[in-house]
Amino acid sequence: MPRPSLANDKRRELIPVIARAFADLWYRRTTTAELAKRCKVQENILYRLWPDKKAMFIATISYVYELAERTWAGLLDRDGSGSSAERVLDYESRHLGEFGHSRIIFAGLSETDDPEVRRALARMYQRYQRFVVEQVASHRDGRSHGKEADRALTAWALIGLGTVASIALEMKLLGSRDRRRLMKEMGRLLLDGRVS
Amino acid sequence: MPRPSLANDKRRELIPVIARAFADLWYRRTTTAELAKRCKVQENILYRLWPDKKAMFIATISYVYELAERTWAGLLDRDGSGSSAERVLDYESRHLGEFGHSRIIFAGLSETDDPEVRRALARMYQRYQRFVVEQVASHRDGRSHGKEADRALTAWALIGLGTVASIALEMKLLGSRDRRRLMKEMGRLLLDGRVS
DNA sequence: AGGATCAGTAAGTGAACACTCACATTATCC
DNA sequence: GGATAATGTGAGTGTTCACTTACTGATCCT
Repeated sequence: MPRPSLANDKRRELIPVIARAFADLWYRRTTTAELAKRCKVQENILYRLWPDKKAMFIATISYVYELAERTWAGLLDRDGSGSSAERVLDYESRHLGEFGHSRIIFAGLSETDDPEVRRALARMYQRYQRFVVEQVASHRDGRSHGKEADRALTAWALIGLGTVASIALEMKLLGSRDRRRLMKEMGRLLLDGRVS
Repeated sequence: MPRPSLANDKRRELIPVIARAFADLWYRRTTTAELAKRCKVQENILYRLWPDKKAMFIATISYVYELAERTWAGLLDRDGSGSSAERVLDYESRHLGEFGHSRIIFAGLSETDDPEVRRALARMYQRYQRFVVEQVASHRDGRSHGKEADRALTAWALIGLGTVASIALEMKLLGSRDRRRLMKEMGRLLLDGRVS
């Protein structure tokens, strides 16, 4: 019998390093040589763990999303002031882009011609939107409302808010103070959304 | 004396073709060979008009934004129902992404390491935001309001709305009906934004 | 007409980079 | 201990692609 494969452990060990590289260098400038260097292994070892660069990237997409979801779950468990939606919003307004989450997504967006990348991104967005819908629902629950804005649409709008905040951050168009106000004030407006 | 250069005319003539290519193929897959083919010229002619591929891309960023602004200006001149902001919003809800505007911007986003590309994109976003601020202001003008939401933030949120709608379109996550509702309903909510 | 530069053609060139091959070494289980 | 397959090393390789060079022909000005 041969020695048992540790490939899964190795993948788990390397993916954060790979994610960091994609976040730092986007897709094009993240060469496989650079990945190998950062992982402190030879290139062909990466190719034993994933079939190609694209697969490494797709693995990264799942990784960063799950990382974010775990973080949010942590916030929801803990007690705190405001609805859980408000807590997530507040958290995001302060930590937005800390890990490079959005950089990876933007990098992915310009690879959407590739059907696999597109599928991976679409799946991620779907989960993301569903998560936000739940937050919107639980936030509005119990509050009296006339006619509330559609929850699915509200969720998309909130995601858009985070997206534009990331872009403005990336472009240095908003200082951290304004970025935070953007998330909080506009987020509140959308969360409480009442249609006339 | 030599013959006068027609380079400027040529640039103006080719840039829409180049923009189309970047919108179709993003940045990476838009090879200079492909650009030459679509423009029906040899590669080195492109290099006589622009110093490098990056410059061609930067030129398309300005081009697509100015195209959009001209379109909106046309809407504002014409009479129609609703405030001018509502008309722009309505127009965008129906024509979003028609030209590939957002694809070019997303392509640019993943080239933001390059200082020139970043500057070009940042300039574009600034003009865009200022334009939207004006629309918000003129929309709210004359309407009675308690405390209105900050106009600059509202403008950013509206831009985010358009962005997420483009992404959802790109990913085929929203049908055209929902996309339109997203823009109209959430757009209205933000435009009318009242903070408590 | 003639000089000067612009416009166009065709064939490269050099570098970057995703991906691979051949081979040595190590660990695991019988 | 030895069979087996994992892990590691290092040097390719073939292709793609941004960008260039060398040249011919067209057009404008004095």
